[in-house]
Amino acid sequence: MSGRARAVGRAFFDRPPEVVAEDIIGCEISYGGCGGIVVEAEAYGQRDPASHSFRGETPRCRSMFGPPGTVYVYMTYGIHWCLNLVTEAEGTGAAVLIRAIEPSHGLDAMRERRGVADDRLLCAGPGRLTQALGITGDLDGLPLGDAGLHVGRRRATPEVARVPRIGISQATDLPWRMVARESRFLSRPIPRSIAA
DNA sequence: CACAGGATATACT
DNA sequence: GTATATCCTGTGA
Repeated sequence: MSGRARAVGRAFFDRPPEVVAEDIIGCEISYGGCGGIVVEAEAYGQRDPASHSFRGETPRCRSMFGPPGTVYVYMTYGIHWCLNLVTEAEGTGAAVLIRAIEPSHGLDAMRERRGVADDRLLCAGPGRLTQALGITGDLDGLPLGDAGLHVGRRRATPEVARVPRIGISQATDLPWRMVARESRFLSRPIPRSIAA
């Protein structure tokens, strides 16, 4: 790599989740010497039935209501950690779920934690990505920087497709899953009906 | 390729 | 008790 990109500005997260989700595609995210380029992210809003924040604050989603740039890490299906970054404004309950990154550095450590042969499966999914980076609920509620997370500015503008989100049954019509069109590191391919 | 099932925390009925 | 912002493994077409 040609060095770490300068971090995104403080105002980067002070925007609606669907805007941040689109703009974070192509940014490099790093943690503990490992990381990669974000190729897939989903937006979750307060008035969004699919969002944990929809029915208000609970112990699990408390950090979703923190200031933009707060880390929200929750456990799903009792097994996997999922990494989110709070957006928009404090108290709004909006966040972006990081669903997949294209590994760019720290490959050996990530391979060791994941134990898979194919590098394309290292970080292709929200649970896989946190396992690869070694991210757990310890980071929940911390400001991005205090958590040791780094989000670098884009070095190039990727072509982004907006498609329906994955694994939800509410608000399935909202195209709030953002994916890098040309990426081979997505958790799931772009739906054929949208590939156009 | 398409399922089915298991692991099992958290929230809701 | 049931569903979920998931992943892995096994079975069968």
